[in-house]
Amino acid sequence: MRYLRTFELIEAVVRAGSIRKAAEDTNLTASALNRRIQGFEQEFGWPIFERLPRGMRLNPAGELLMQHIRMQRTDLARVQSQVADLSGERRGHVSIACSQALLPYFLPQQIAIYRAQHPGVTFSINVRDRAQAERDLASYSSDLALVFEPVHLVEFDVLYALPQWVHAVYPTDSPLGETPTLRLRDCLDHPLVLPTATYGVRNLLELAATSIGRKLTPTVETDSFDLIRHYVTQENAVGFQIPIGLKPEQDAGFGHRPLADRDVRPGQLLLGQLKGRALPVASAKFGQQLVAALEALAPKQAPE
Amino acid sequence: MRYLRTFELIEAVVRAGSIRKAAEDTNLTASALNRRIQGFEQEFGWPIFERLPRGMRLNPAGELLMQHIRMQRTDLARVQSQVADLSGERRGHVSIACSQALLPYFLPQQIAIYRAQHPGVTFSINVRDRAQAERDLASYSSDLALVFEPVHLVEFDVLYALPQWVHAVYPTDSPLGETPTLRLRDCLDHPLVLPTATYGVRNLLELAATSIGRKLTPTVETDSFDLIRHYVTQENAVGFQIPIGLKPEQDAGFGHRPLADRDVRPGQLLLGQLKGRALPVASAKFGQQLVAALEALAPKQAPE
DNA sequence: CTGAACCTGTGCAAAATTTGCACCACATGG
DNA sequence: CCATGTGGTGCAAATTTTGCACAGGTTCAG
Repeated sequence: MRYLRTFELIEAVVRAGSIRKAAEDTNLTASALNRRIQGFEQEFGWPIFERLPRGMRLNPAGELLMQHIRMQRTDLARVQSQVADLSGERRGHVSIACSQALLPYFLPQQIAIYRAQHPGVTFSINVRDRAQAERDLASYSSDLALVFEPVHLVEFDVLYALPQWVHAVYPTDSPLGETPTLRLRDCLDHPLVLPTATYGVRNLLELAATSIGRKLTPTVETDSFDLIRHYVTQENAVGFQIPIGLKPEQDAGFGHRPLADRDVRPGQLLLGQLKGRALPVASAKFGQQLVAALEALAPKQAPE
Repeated sequence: MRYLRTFELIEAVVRAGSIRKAAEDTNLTASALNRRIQGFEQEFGWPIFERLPRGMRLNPAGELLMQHIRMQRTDLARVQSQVADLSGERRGHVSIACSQALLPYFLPQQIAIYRAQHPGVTFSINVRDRAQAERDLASYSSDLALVFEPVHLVEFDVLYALPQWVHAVYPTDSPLGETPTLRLRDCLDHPLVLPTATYGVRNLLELAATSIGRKLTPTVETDSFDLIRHYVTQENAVGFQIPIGLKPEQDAGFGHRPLADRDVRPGQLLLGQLKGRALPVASAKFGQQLVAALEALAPKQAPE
């Protein structure tokens, strides 16, 4: 939109850190860009940048303004989305910040289902840890967040909460697959493949371990759930993961079962959005679909 | 702000109902204005006006856009207000939609107190009935609402609720001033001076009357609380009003006392804002002051 | 210390955009 | 049927934005 040009330019300067670099990015001269910034500051009433010898940086007033700009832009997108919906055509864009566990099966399937009905809708999926997903919502860079055990929960509007019991992943020939219920202490006898500390699964496991007086000494520590799944077949190891990232049937080479409820408390997979924000039509509808899908998943995943 | 010009023009067309009239208001040529509207619609992607033989009217898409425009503008005002506050100077504007009862004593006093500390802040006070006050908030034309017994309460964020017992207003020599407690049935023997049906006081009285099997037959019906107060001294009549609009001491010529609790239930004077909206600094601070003032009023006004 | 490499900021003329004027096509109402 | 209202358009003038050249400053390496 033409009338938002000034805002685009301001954002470009913020990103680039200097007028000259921003000028290149925006196909303008530094002088022209400079004067637009100055012009805006005069209209606005206060400077929004600090002029440093090395470039420009937002001052507190600028930070406030940036928040307004981001909000304003996404709200315009919402209006356009609703107008498009008004005239019958469902198009738009849905941006999701989510945990890794949603990538292999859940989200691809849900997106495919949605796009079958509304081919005009596009998606962007960003893998974010729990804290960063919330920042994404707050800065309006994502419409929806689907994360495991988020931390802050301020400014976060929970649309649905699905309990998730931590599953152990082990090779098919492991003795772990044979006990009637799977206890944490049995797992600790094997080499451990654990996610790093930023992940909710690790957090739940640490809590559980200390409560039975043990410590977790990982053989492999990684931020890739894929690696966890595949490593256990190499060595006779145990990995941990939430079931939404695993096929219900046992995969070739490895199996998985929930840990006993009394050992590790279940965590929550939360679907949410920024509190108080009106989502674009496409995002809102997709959110509703996700709620329905998670609801359908809920009863089946109670532990044995 | 220069970059908001297009929005101003759109609003002018909405108000004027035609491009030519709007062109006069905005000191532009009809042709120039016409092309700006057309240009915007093209950028926006959809027409926002219906072209009628008699002029222009917003279509549904335009209505959605107008809401965005109003929200956007007031949010920018909020940012500017916060920036001003950042640099130490408290200025800005507070707009209040309120019931009549707040006009004689409460609001003037509160505004004077606030302005003594912050002379840079200006006020606009609009008298609105209960339903209209809420619409004012929703359309961002008022920051705060202070109303008696509002009706809908959707989209309304209650900042403070002060119970208000309906008072009867009568001439100083009336026998009503002498009974130990003031009963509704005694009042009904006198000529009644009642507010019209849009007011909360009337509503409470109607409820109370029907519950004791009586009907209210007003001698004078008015939308002016001032008239109610002054008429009772002319004829030996009874008026009704909430205490926040009355001096604690008896005025010359008339007195007032609360009606018995069991006859007329107390109503609520609600201070509120639009749900989910971040107010400009001045409005937020003044709102806090009002909450404190209402809080201080609360215990003293319990009925005898 | 010195010069190169950055940075923001400014005067001035060229380029791009917006505006005003004159007009068209059309509907309405006496 | 004409006077008056409406939105829309071609084209030239007015205004705004931009690019160029350059000033004035800091930082950093040699």
